[in-house]
Amino acid sequence: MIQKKLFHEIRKTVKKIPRGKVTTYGAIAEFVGTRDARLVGYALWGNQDKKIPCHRVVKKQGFLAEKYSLEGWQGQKSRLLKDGVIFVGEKQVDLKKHFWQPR
DNA sequence: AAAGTGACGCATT
DNA sequence: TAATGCGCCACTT
Repeated sequence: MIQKKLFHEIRKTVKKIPRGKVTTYGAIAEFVGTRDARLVGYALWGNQDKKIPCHRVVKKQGFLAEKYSLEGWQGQKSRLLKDGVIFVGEKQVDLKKHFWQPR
């Protein structure tokens, strides 16, 4: 159901996030050509495409999306830990070690 | 067809 | 320091 360019770019970009890395909504938004970070989250929301590792997308300070669908930040955290991502606190990842620049 | 809604981020008040 | 506004896209009602 992907046809709109921005959504396509967003999802395609998220799919490319390597295991053990995370990126931010803002970074992706900027990468696809918009300042609207909400668009990034919205592109993933309701789709939950298994090909898309949405759990590797966090807020700019490394915090997980509080409105993450279904499992919430806890489920997201589990998957990140499985990826080898180091956490700082309950819902914040170590961005300086795992940040991935969209490309 | 128009307005409302939605996983954020940054600037301004 | 906290609160609010704008940014600006696609989708739903």
